[in-house]
Amino acid sequence: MGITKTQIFDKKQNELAQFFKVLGHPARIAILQYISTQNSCICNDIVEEIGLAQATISQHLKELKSIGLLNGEIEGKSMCYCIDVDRWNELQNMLNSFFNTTKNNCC
Amino acid sequence: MGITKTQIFDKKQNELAQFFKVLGHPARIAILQYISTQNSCICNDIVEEIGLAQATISQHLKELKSIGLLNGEIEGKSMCYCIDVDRWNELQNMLNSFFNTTKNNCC
DNA sequence: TTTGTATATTGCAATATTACGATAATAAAA
DNA sequence: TTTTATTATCGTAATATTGCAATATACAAA
Repeated sequence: MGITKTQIFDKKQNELAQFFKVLGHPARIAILQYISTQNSCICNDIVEEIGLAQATISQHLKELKSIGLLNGEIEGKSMCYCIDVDRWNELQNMLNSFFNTTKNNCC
Repeated sequence: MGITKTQIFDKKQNELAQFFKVLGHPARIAILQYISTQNSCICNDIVEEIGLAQATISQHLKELKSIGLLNGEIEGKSMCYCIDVDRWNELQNMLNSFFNTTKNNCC
């Protein structure tokens, strides 16, 4: 039906999946990589770098913000987007924890 | 337009995003976790454990296979699905490499 | 061969996602 | 104040995803 049955999974599973899902788009990967190479992080620079419409980039930024990976600060008439390093490390740990506790094989 | 503009991103970015995307569904997280706790990995057991229709589980298994995370072997009249540990580690490394090279902050 | 069991595939309906133009909102500059 | 620049939001179209019933396939057992 196009709707994910989140209710049959536990909170951790849904959270982890949501996190993976947000990272599951090349534009969002590219945005994060670009921000990490810049000193300024100005939104408009991102739009020009990535090559998608401004409205589209704005939506992708919103999704990255939704999992706490980006912070946006007003800087004059622009927005300065930065990676939240604490959250970044937290998510990396969550993810490694998933990989480390799940890798057991059976055959 | 609902269609991702993969052509404006490089191969690595698309690959990484695709990998994240496949993990971005709670059913697929749950399937991987369940398999890792079992000695048998029989497909039908997965269907009963997760609580989605057999056709739906079959599709999720197909996606997990598409990124090499699962191997399926015929075992009598059943299928035995197992995590491919080498691929599993490879993906964990790719992912950590992304996290480690992108975490730089600017503000 | 027929029956039963297990899994994959097909077809479809409902919903989600992606993308963008248009427009609104905000704030600096003229 | 008016203009300009920057970003967010709305509305909409196209496509993708999720989920399931029905069916197909494969194979073992009777």
